[in-house]
Amino acid sequence: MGHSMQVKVRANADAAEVRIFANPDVWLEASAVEQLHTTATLPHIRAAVGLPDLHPGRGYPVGAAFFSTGHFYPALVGGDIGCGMALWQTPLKTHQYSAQKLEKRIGSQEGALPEALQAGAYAELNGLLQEVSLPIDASLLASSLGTIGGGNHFAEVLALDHLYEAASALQLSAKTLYLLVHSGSRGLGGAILRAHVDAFGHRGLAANSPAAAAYLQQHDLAQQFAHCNRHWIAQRFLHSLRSEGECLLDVSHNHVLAATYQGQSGYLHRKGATPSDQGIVMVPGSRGDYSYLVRPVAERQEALCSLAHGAGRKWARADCEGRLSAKFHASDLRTTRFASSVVCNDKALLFEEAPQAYKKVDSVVATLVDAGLVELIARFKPVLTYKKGAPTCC
DNA sequence: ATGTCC
Repeated sequence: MGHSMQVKVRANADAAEVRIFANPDVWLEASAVEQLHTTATLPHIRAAVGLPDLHPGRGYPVGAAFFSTGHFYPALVGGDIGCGMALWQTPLKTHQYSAQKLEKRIGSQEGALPEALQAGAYAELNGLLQEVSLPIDASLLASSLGTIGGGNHFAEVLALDHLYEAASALQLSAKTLYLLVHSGSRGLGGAILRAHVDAFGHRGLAANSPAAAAYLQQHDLAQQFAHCNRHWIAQRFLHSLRSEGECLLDVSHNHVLAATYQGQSGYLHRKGATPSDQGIVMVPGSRGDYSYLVRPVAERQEALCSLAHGAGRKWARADCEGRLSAKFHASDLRTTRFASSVVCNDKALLFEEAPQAYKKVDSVVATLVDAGLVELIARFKPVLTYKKGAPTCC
């Protein structure tokens, strides 16, 4: 693994610290670095960290964490409040399931949950919805519960490929399949952000204002809904495989929360940044790359207690089809170098999410290891990546 | 990211 380079690029005029973690092998877009610095100059921001998956976003970079005092920025969290990764262990024997068999069993996982799961799912949703007023119709929440969504969201069946020394404390089976779910709060987080931006724009909210309290209440509900969504996505996949599973982790990478940094109390924003203080986490590569289960080493404040949330995009979505269509037909993108299957009925998404559009996960994970942020537990390879099935209606 | 913006 390459030599680590931790770049402390510069301090801004108002003394916000800016740090980027990236070794020389990591693809790093100049525009992403610029976004990180620009965001760091916002009033009240005290520290900004770019993780090795740093890439440009809509105004604010993704793969970054920001600490502020006195005020916080809902716009910095973005629309997919609570988006995160959940990893499940299944009892299914890897050698008994080809990608083709999995694809046949899983079929389409769009639309309403299977009837067998609905009562439990809707009871949980109703429990969440008490007493918080939301800028969205509750019926939409019910219909989106248990759905993956688009963009970079997925559900993936993985096989354990390698165990590292740090695995010894965990009871990981090398012979069974795992299920990784990456999804968020669907329409809810977006509606919360939209309502907030309509009222307040992109400026920060004073920490003790009524508007801040109202936003945080909705934000916390979106976090719970996103968690609940990943749970029921996992349940519906396991149900289709006539199986069950044990949740090993469920960690959000888009949120803002009260925190302290260098003895100051304030707010920690994570925008595509995985917490390093919530136990073991998964750093997924693209659908054509490995994913790593890692243990955060210790509380590392200079990284704002954050890690890369994945490989990170290398190419903008709009560029992918143009770059790849001369060389690859859409059907070529339905299998990977691991001979894993890709279920995706959306042609544009098939190109946008191609492995070539992502950074090499080894460069990202090597940076985290070399910077002393994590130790490796296990490496997984994809067997089937589910992006989007056939439409359920029309 | 998005019951996706016209």
